[in-house]
Amino acid sequence: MAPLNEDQLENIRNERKIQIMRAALKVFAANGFKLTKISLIAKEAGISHGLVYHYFKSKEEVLHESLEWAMELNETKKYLNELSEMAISPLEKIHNFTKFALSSSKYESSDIFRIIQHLEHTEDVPSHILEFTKNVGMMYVEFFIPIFIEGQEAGEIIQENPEELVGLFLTIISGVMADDPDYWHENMDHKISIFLRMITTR
Amino acid sequence: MAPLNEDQLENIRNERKIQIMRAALKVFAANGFKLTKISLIAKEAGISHGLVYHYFKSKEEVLHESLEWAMELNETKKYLNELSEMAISPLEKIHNFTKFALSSSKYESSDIFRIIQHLEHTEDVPSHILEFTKNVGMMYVEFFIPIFIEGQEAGEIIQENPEELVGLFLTIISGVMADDPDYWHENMDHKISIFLRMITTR
Amino acid sequence: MAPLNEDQLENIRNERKIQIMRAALKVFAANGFKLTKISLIAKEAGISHGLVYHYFKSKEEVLHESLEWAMELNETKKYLNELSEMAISPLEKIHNFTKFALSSSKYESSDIFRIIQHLEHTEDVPSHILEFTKNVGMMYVEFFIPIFIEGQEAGEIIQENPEELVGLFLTIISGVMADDPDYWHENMDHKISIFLRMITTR
Amino acid sequence: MAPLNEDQLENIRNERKIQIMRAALKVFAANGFKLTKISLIAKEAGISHGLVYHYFKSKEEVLHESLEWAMELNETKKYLNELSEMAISPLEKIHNFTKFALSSSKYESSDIFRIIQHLEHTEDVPSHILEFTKNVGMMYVEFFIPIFIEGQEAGEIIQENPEELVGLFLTIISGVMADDPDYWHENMDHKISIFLRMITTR
DNA sequence: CATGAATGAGCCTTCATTCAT
DNA sequence: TATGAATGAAGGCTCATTCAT
Repeated sequence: MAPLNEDQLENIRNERKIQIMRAALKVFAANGFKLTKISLIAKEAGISHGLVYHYFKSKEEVLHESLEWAMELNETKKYLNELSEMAISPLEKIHNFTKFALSSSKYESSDIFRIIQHLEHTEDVPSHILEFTKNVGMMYVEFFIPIFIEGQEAGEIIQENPEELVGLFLTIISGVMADDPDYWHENMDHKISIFLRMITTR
Repeated sequence: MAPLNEDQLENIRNERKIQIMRAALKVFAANGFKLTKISLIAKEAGISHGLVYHYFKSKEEVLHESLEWAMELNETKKYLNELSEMAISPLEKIHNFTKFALSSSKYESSDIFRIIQHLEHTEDVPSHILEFTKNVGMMYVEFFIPIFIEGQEAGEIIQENPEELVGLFLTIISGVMADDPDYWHENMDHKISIFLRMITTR
Repeated sequence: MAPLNEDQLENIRNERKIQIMRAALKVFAANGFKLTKISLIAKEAGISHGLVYHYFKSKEEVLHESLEWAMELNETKKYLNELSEMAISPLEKIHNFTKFALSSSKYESSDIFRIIQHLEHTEDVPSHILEFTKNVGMMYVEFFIPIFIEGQEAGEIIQENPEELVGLFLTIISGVMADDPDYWHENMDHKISIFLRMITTR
Repeated sequence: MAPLNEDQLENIRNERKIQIMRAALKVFAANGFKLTKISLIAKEAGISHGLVYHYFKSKEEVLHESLEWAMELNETKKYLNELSEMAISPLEKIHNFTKFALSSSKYESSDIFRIIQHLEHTEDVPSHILEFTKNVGMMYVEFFIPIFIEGQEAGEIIQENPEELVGLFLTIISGVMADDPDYWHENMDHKISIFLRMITTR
């Protein structure tokens, strides 16, 4: 019989890669890079460990490609774009984002967050991955600074150095996300409101 | 030379254990349980890795005993006691504590925090250690609830469910501690002030 | 289009096998058995690695059949036949052969040589392959003994036990072939002449 | 009880390293670098595979250090020195050397030869090892050129470019050593005499 | 008590081989 | 017949743990 045609193969390849990357993001997020066993990713993806190496040439590359895929595809980016165009106040945007960030695992987004957390506390991260993490961090900072400024102009946000404020905000968010995402699920809006009091005028 | 008497031997033994545990706390805090190599603890303690096994029967026991020792000895407990008797307002106490928590490694205290963070995100933690972590968490909660209530009575702290407030406060603190302790060093008081706005009245 | 008839199919099948075997000989010669990857043979043959297993049931069989094919087909045998009928002196025949042996890869012949070299230094070679190598060796010995005797009778070759002489000659040739075929390309005739002084009368 | 004193430890370490390197030379010589399993070296040395990594940080380093040790210690070097001072004719020196080279495994020397043979036919040899092999080859060339010239002046050796002659001689020797050292054991002197006819005058 | 030599389980990675299409 | 996806055995290397000295 004739072999599969190219489209079919391409499809399978992509399916599999995505399947693996999805699993990888989950497992990396839970365990960090070093403690993540390829065998676990494979199990999570429902395949043999050998197959992982059919699609990626090393554990490191699984990580890298998974991160890139997740960012590209990225729900977060899309979300940020949508968010910036919503007709709501800056503070509401911030609230909305916080909620998004803390409602883990709905999308891969929070996995990325957690993975980057891990990486930032890890030695010997390969430079191309390190760079990746920096870029992601930068993206958030750059996204929020104008919003914070706007919020300050609108009188919603306290008059402190906006960069410092954004830094503080994101530091705490990311610390908290890496920590216990479950904690937030209950009563989320209320908790977030309290949390955001730290930057609001009243 | 006369042989050492039993007390002296006991002392040496204890010195050594403490030496090891101190090192262990530091290294566990930095790397988590699994990624911590016995050899690193030994190096940090300035002894050979074999010796660790004279004092502890496994890596797990090193962790467990180190945690217990740290809590017993505990700077944190002492510190909390002192804190509760200081003649300062509840809010100032909270500020003071936050500062203490974030000024890492001055005491073993923050190591404990970070270790517990790690453990809480780890699977297969042996039950006796898990229990330990719960107790520590509880201790903080119980310590802070009265202070928060006092603060509410004094009008310094917002009128929300004190347990919820304490929970939120500690969750964030611990998330942030596990994240990037260095971030806070600069301009610490100012950052903490902003952070605490989330619970203060205006 | 009409389907291919059986002969044609058979032909295609044979073409493919030959294509693979030719590639296999080359790659085996370059790397030895164990270090030769099926994927490399496939790439060299311009086919997928899976296809190799349609024609051969294992790597070992690829080796075996390739060797047999090469011997059957055999350029070497043909060459030896031609050689024996050339109207040149025994010594010239030997010179000619040496040249043939050292001018690698023109024919598959030198590949066989090199492969057999490899095999002789390898443990756990399956007996049917081992036997094969012995036969090949034997063939050469039997071919050259009469020529050496003739050379002795003609006074061109020194009066030593011809079997010993042939053994020495072939041992060195094969050692040298396995070693560095490139070395000989430059100035080949001259080098060979010197080399052959070892058996010539003057 | 007190731990071993430094000398004792140093001794054990050295013993073991030598034990491993000796085994390594043997196994590398037999199989080449890639096909040599650390576990085989360990077995040959009568130790566990893990221990190898106590003394060397990688397979590559086992090879490198083993080669360096063998050259340093080196029987060959010593032998060459002695040889150059013997009161025998240049040709006799060459004969003597050939004999030495082919009486394998008496010393590690022939292992080195064989290993270097392997390496020269291998891709991706790390540069520091490659350099090593070059140096060794150079050593022989430089040692023999004056002897060949002397032999030519004494009328024992044919008047050909000495470098070419030495090159040919060493190429064949090394090819042959790598090939079948056993072949030569029987009747060695006689075989060597014939072989050397290739460079001798009549 | 103290050292570090020694062991072996376990993880990453490669590659022969099988199999669905 | 042809492809390449999929599997799993095996080998390099690390590290917790044991043990002789």
